[in-house]
Amino acid sequence: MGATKTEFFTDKQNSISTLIKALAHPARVAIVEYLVKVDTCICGDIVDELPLSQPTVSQHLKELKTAGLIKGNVDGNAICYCVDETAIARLRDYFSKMSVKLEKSKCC
Amino acid sequence: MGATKTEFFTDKQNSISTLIKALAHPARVAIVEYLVKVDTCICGDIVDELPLSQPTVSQHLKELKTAGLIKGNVDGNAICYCVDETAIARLRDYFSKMSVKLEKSKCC
DNA sequence: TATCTTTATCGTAATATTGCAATATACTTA
DNA sequence: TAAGTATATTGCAATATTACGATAAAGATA
Repeated sequence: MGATKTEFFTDKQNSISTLIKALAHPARVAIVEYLVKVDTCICGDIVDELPLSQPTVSQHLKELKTAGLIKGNVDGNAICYCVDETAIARLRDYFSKMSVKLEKSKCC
Repeated sequence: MGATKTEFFTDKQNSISTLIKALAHPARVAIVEYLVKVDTCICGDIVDELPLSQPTVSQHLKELKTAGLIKGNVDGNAICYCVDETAIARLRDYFSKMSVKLEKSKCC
C-alpha cells in the first residue's frame, strides 16, 4: 500500500500524468516560467531567482529534466537550462483536444 | 521541513500548480478521460471502471472536485459527476500561451 | 421499518515528496 | 597546483500522498 498502482493504467495515462506531475509544484512552475520569460538558456542564476536553497532547486531541476520538461547543456562549470518546447506542446495538445471534446459535449 | 513553501511563490503559481497537481496521478487522469469519453454525467459506475477500491476512487474524486476539475450533482442516492470545462480551458490556455512564447524563442 | 445501494469518512500502513545542511564533484582561474 | 565557483549528491527529518478495510451516512426500495 501507499505506492501508485501504475501497472493498472495505460501507458498513455501513466506517461501524461508523469509529465503533468513535473509541474505539480509551485517551485517547478516558477522555474519553467522563468526560463520562458528570459527567453534564453540560463546558466547559473536559477537558484538566485528562487526562495529555496541550492540543493532544493537542484533537486527540482533534476525532476524537470527527468520528466523531459527542460534540457540542460553543460557550459564550462555552469549548466545552461532551457525549456523543452516539445514537452509543453504535448501538454498543450492534450488539454486542447480535451477542451474541444468538452465544447461539443451536451453534458451539464 | 517537508511541506511545500507556498508562501514564497505567487498566487498564480500556487493556483496553477494546484490545478495541475489534481491531474498528477494516473487514476485521476483516467477518471477525467473517462468522463470526457462518455460525454454525459456519470452516476455510479466510475468505481467499476477503475482498478482501485471504492474508498480510493472516492478519495481521488474528492481531490478532483476540490481542485475544481469536476463537478458532482446529487441524484437520488447516487452522484452525477462531470468535467468542469472551465478548468480544462484554463490548463489549455496556460500551456497554449507558454507554447506560443516558446515558438517565438530564439533559444536552443 | 428493514434492507439494499451508493458514496463518504475514519483510521492506518506503506510509500513518496519536500527541504536543507553537509559534502562531493567538476570545471575555472589565479 | 591551490583556491574559487557552480552544480550534484547524500542523508535525514518533516510532511504529504496513496491505498484500502471497516464503517458510517443517506437515499431507495421491498
